[in-house]
Amino acid sequence: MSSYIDQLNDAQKQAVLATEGPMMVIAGAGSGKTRVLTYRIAHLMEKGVDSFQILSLTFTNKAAREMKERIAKIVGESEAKNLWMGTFHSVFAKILRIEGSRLGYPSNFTIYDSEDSLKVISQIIKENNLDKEIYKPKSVQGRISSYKNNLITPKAYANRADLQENDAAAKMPMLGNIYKAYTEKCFRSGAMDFDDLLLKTNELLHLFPDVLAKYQERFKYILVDEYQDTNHSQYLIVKALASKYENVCVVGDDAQSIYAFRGANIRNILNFQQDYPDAKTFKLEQNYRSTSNIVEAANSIISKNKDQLEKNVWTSNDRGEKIVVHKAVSDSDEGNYVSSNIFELHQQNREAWNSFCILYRTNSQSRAFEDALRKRNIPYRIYGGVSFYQRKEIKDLLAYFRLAINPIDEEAFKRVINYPARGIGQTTIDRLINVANAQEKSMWEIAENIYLYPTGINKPTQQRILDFVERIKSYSVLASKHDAFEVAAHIAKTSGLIKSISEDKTPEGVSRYENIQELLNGIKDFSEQQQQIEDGDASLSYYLEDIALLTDADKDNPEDVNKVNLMTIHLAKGLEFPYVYIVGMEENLFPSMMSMNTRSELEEERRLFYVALTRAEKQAFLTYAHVRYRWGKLIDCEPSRFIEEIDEKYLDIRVPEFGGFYSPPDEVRNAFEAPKSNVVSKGNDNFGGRPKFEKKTKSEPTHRPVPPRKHQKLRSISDANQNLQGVEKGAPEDLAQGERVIHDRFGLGTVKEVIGQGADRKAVIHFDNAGEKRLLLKFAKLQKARA
DNA sequence: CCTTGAGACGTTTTT
DNA sequence: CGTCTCAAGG
Repeated sequence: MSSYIDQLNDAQKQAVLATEGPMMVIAGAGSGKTRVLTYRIAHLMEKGVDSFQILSLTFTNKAAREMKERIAKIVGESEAKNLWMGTFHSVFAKILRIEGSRLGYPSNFTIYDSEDSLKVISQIIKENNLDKEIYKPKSVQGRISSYKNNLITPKAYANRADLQENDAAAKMPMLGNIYKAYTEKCFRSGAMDFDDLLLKTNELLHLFPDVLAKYQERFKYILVDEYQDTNHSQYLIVKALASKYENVCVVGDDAQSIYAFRGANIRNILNFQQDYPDAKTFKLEQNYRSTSNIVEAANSIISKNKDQLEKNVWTSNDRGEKIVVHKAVSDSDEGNYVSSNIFELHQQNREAWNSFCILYRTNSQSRAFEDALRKRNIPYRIYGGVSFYQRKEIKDLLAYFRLAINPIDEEAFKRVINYPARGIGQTTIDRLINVANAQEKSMWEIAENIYLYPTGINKPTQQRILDFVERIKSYSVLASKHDAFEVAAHIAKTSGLIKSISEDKTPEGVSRYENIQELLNGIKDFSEQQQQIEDGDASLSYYLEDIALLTDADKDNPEDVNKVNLMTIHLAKGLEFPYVYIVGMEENLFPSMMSMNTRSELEEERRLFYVALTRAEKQAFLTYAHVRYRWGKLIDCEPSRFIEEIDEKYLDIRVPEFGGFYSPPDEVRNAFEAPKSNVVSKGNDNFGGRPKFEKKTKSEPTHRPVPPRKHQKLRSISDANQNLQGVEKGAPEDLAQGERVIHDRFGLGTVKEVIGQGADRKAVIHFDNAGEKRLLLKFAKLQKARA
């Protein structure tokens, strides 16, 4: 038996060695789950199972890639490369490209992201003259998505009186019609949304027994990671594929189920035991990751949940430091506390920057931390947020690529038919849409044969449409012959997109231009990499497939190795860091205001907190703010109930007399005191009173004298300081080089240069925090600052 | 037909 | 606060 097996504890060993038949591994946080999966696959292959016959479904593509690398180290590169590993979405997208023609889809179908699908839904609502205040596109999208994830097609919906009543009760009796129209529109565009990738896979396996048989034979061994976060649609796919050989191993932890909001179903774990009554179950309960203080604190939290499987996570690790609880004055003070804390640990203990992770509930919280880290020159990396691929200019260029690959892709078509402007306006586009709807064809087909249809579009415009069609066709030809980079560069240049962006000299325009360059560089890397790989695919169409299903955790940039990590708790799943800061520990933020209506929602928030805390190896910090900016307003905050739920013996509560280690000067603190009318109190009385540790605070006067409010809004302490320096009002006509000015958004800066005359006068200003900007003086509300 | 400005609106979490 | 959408002018 191979030596790596000896590194495992008993439970792990059993889970690795029991290769045949159905089994479930309940793996507590930090219990070596990845190691078990890796060794299990390696062990299968050593036992002689062909790597072609192993399918391993992971939560992110990155997890798949890393696991593959680890397996390659054991069994060798050439063997490992045949493993099928990836997310549900990427694996079944691949299969649908091969088999999708059975369902009437082209093999080059487009994958619509949420933005695309939302646009389709909005358009349908508009076309049917429905009130978008009632039929809110986002909520329609949510309902459709949940139907799809439960395999309820428009046809099935028509037979479900209960669902129809439900939607009617939500004042959306037309939902079924919208759903049907949406499905048809996507189909006519040769497009699948994220949910379709699973739904259509189910249809494929259900309708075509030969296809099912083929993949049952192909995947004799199936492994599913993060099983607690699979939805019904995914559950059925696994069930169908595994039903012949029943060599299916699922790994999960009910305590870490945090995706119920998108259809994940803990019941899948219970169903598993019903579907395979003789399934073996293993529990991995020893935690190797965290200090015993953290493990026990985490246990004390999760024990508050009613819905859970019995499990006893323990560790033999040292007790370690207590969990630090810190109260900050404000959101920006919270940022300062965390960043200076990181800085100190970095200096004193020589901790690498990437030992730290800041976890928050919502993406919008990241800003205060970015500002504070930047101020101290601490390198950081931020995950998620507005993804690079969702920026407008990037999506515009990608739309050209998509059209070249799949010209009936309607969202791409509408996006670029008049961008850059080529004289095809909204009226013309509306006419095309109307005819396309009436003929039940794609807009592309109408455009291609514009003379054949009574569109009412005038001759010159018709010609412009045909020119556009020709342009796309020439791109298609190119795409079939050359690699992604060559095609992409050609399209960027000849479509006029680069020209149009480079004409915009505003800072935003410059950054758009840089983004396009970055995208092209990325495509270049992709092409070169693919050409180096044996049987790699450097085509544009494969590039699109590659990026469509990237998750935020997948992006790996070699420059990002030693940086402080910032991400939402959801993105942190599966990761670990020596020091973890869980910030924004406030009622209505964490737990989220939206998740406190039912017990199950609240329990999911609690599991989320459990996930956050168990990311920490050495020490965890919990911070919350006394007041925080939300929607541009100051809001009073209450500490999160989750802090109270941890037994005090695990905590090191540092709630100073006047909020904060780094007690800011009085004038700053006063500046944060808004007049009463501006303070929206979100106090809650759900769980009776303030957390007990608050009592340690010396009675703070609730009503301090409030200075007249400055009309300038204060975003951070540095803004507050600027404000105190005084502002001289006056027209900036006489701006001179070297002068100090204040901008609403960019803050304090120095004038470098003044260009032009009259209304077009611009100034080049170097802002202390925002860098160099070119501003049109008539727009930028600049004010002179006393130096 | 395209640019510009005011107003409404919104924040969970993501494949 | 920021972004996006819709209406009026060029």
